[in-house]
Amino acid sequence: MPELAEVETVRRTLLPLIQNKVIAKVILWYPKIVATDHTAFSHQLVGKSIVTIDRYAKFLEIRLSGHLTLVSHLRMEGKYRLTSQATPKEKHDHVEFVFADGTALRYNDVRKFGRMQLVPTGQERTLTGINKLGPDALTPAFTTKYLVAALHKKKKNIKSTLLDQTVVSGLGNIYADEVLWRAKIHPLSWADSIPASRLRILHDDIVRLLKAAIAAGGTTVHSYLDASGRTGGFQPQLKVYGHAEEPCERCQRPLVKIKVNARGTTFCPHCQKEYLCPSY
DNA sequence: CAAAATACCTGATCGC
DNA sequence: TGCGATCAGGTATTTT
Repeated sequence: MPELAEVETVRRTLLPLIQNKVIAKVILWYPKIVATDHTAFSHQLVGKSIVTIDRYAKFLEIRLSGHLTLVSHLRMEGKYRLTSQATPKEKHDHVEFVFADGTALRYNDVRKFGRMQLVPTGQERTLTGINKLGPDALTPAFTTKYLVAALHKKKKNIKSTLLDQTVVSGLGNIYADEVLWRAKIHPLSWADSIPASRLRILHDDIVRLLKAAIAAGGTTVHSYLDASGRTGGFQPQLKVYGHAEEPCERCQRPLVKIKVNARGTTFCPHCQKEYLCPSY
């Protein structure tokens, strides 16, 4: 599932494939992917060119001429790829942007969870979802001081808190488990009970982990592919996700998989410390 | 208001 | 072989 590192990899691989191309036509095979009025969406895009692509958290911001931005979230399995207009539609292709040169950008999404919409550039932060995001984990605003203050306000476990995009944005289920293992924090620890000294380590591990994952081109667990069709290269560096019941790399005791707020969570009960609520 | 639960989706997997 | 049930999970929405 695309998290910050995968979305960043998509951004980097997609940009050279579509930069400066001019949109001639938009086809919506499954219109629900577009969150706003479908007719206006298609009409506004015709004649616009791709200027660049930015990213905030897990959102792609495709900058277009005419001060427009296509905000796109891949959710679970969204993918972009460049084809020719004549290439037959594949089973889960839902949106097509046909370019003036005869190539086409296809949006494919098995589960149809992804969403995109068009907004005037500069108004992205007014959209539902983006408007309440906490700082992107790889921006300067995400400091240790911020993390300590933010977690102090949360009355829930650390695993759920790291997945809460209003606290810090960019982490998903894979990297949340990975970073808690690296920082030696039990996923059921109370967010407001973890000492600041440990949160400094957690903060540094989040930044290091995401940078390492980007350097490796992201992680492919189920079906993630970047815009050039490549799988990620970070899988060998995963320590817990997908390794339930295998020995922990640090202590050799078996990793355990549990459910935390309906999310699969794998961790080492021996070397990840559980910080409990002080009132107990 | 914060936190928890549910809905949205389809494919893979499992038990019978 | 086939079929129903279960699981996977990011976020919007609903409920508590």
